[in-house]
Amino acid sequence: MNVEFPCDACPLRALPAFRAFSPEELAFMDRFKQGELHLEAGGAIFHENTSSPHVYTVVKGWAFRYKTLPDGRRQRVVKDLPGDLIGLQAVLHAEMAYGADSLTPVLLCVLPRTGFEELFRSHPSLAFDVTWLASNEERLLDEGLLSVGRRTALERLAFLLWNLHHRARRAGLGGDGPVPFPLTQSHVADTLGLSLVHVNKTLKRLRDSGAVSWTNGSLEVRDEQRLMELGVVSPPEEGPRPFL
Amino acid sequence: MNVEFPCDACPLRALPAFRAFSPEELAFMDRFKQGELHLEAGGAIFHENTSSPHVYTVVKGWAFRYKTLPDGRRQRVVKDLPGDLIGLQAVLHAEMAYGADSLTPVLLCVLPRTGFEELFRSHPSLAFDVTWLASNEERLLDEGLLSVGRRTALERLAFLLWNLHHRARRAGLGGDGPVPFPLTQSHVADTLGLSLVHVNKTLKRLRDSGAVSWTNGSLEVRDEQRLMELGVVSPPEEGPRPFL
DNA sequence: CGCGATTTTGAGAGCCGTCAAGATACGTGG
DNA sequence: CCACGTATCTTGACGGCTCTCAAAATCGCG
Repeated sequence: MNVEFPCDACPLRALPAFRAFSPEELAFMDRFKQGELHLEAGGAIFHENTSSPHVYTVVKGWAFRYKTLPDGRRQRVVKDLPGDLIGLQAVLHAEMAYGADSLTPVLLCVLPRTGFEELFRSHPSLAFDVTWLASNEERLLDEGLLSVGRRTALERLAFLLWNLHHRARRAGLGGDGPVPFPLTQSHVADTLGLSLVHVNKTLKRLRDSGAVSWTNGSLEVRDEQRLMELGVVSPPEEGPRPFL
Repeated sequence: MNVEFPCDACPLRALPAFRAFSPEELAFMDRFKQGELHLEAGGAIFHENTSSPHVYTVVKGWAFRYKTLPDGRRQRVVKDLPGDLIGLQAVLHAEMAYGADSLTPVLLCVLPRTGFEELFRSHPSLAFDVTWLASNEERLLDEGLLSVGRRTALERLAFLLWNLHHRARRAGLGGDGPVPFPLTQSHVADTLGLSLVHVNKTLKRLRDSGAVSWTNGSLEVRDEQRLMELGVVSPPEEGPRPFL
């Protein structure tokens, strides 16, 4: 296939956070993979309430899923980082109930939605991985609901920053130093169910606490203990995870 | 097996909302099924942050998943009705990040978590169903996040009542008349991210609008059009769905 | 240097939370 | 059948967190 990254050269393979494939699985995925999609920052990946012939694995960059109400109110739902699968709903339902767009330039691995039946038939272990990814996203959504429903603005913000920092690290970004953090405060507001103005004021309080510093699109955690307390974070499961 | 409902007598099979099994699938599920669990109303099904050897399909009754913060704030996450699968996370992760309890007396179909590997190996079509269920729950969570993040109290309440009414109908409850509705206002508050008092006051406004009547544990939709407008509901996908 | 996007800050309003108390419903025991 | 206790529902008063409106400051970039 004429792609920049055949699966055995996939940059995600190298990361310890992801489970290793058997040679046979790797060969299958190489056939399954249909192409690559490069997008600019701020581009649409899916529109809301449409169907898509493709499912994507994020290889590089940051993307965001969202839902909107008819009058334009927007709620961002899940942040997708390298290794995450976008658009699984397209395989199982006629339409996708969410949209997605890119925050940074992204590289997406293109998988045909029609190929999943064969994947399930011939590779149970990969089917299991698909289900793992779906279940993991459910877990993120549970946390998001808990945040928006019950945490205060300061807690929400602390939780979000900690969580994204943690996930970005696992996805191989940033080494030990600050992590690249391409969100605007408006994105954060859409994620937390807050207004832009209030995010800004809350962020000021959080900065004054000395737990984090977030400037110029990069995020540094100065006092992780304190940040976790402020965000009422419960430590997550570690260990390798799958991706497609 | 010594159970009240072998799979071919499962009361859910009779409902048009669920997809039919092949005889072979049915035979497999009959072997897979490990037993039945009857619980009183208000009983715990799972505790938060524990592991479970079982996964359950709700056959009769209503159950609720929830998450809590250390200081006791609680957010209810997904309502589980007949046909829904509870505890899939137990198959894929070491611990479940949510708890679940029953609202009414429930009958649960018990599936061993260790059996899912074989299910994926021998029955790709059922594995697909498992993934469908996971993806469907993600869809419910997306809607929940949109509600709690962006809808006003009145909109949230209208949306919730419409949604539960719709799902209860599909699960075969209530015929054309009022639907049994075993929630307390406190449950609703925990679901919507509101306080009990505010739910009560909002409910009064909603009742005054004439769209719904909710008394004595039963819910009647008087003006569906109006209720959908108030809740900013987008019509859902119809058609048969799977269950295990 | 100038323009748009983003961030910051202030003022005022309103939705919703907390506190408190009473009313109603329901199951239990006398 | 009535008394009583508990759970649930209802209502009012008050306060605060967060929203909206508005405008200025800063940043990124051509």
